[in-house]
Amino acid sequence: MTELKDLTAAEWKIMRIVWEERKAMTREVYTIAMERHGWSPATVKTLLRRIIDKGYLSATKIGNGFLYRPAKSSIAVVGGAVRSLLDNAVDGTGPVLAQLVETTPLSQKDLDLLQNMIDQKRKEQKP
Amino acid sequence: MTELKDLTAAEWKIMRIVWEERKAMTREVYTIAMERHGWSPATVKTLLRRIIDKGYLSATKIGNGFLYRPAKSSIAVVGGAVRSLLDNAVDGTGPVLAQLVETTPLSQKDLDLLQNMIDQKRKEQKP
DNA sequence: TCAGATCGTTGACAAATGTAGACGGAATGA
DNA sequence: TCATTCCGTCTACATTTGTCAACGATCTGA
Repeated sequence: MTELKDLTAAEWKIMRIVWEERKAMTREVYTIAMERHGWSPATVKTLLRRIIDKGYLSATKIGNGFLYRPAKSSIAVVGGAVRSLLDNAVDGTGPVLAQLVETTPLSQKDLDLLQNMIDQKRKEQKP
Repeated sequence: MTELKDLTAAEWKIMRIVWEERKAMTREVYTIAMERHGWSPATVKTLLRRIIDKGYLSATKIGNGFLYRPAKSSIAVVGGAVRSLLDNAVDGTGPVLAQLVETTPLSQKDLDLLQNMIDQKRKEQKP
């Protein structure tokens, strides 16, 4: 588990695009980033390079340019980032998690998923 | 809801100290920050000032210096920060939340709390 | 084969962040 | 009352981040 440098705000926005697209050439990324954030192609290219350096994207040469893919799933990366934020929750992680569940719109399926996790943790804890 | 600028990594560390202490004079903060991060008093003073400017701390003059207090609870601030991170979770917030619950050590009480939230949300959703 | 469109790389620069010294004023113990 | 200590403010400066233009290499349609 190589030590990953944190993503910056702008880099997150780019990552989100690549996660959504699952894989994308520079052009695709900057077209979307243009609409979504008004960034110039040059800006996007710089961000892509920096993200590559940080190891969150991998690139494969295809013809002229590169095809980018996420090097890690969004769940893993977001989860990790959230986890380190949670360390700042002085009153404990539980309350924050609860508050999050409370204020997040969740589908039936999501609720079931959560329910399962909780049941499971109870079992681990009991005996 | 005034638009709060985000805290930076170093600022989070200071906030954490004040949240833990509930209220603290500059001296207390930088003593702890010294042990914990090796920061000089000057550094801490700068950070405190910047955090005040951002509105996450309030200060009351006491004798020579200031008494700092959190302007917002850690739950609220951490919760808010987590929420905006979650927007990057392309596969939906539910899975990330579930993965968090799964991998976080939670007390019996925490689990009950979570359970309540879930039950409540189910009720809201059903009818 | 050649002109135009694209690409990646390099260089740049302002703003934000991390880190801290120095200084003048206030508190305090002798 | 005076020296010491501590405080807040000001200033500084290196690094990181946000933004982008320009340039030479490369692809592609005619």
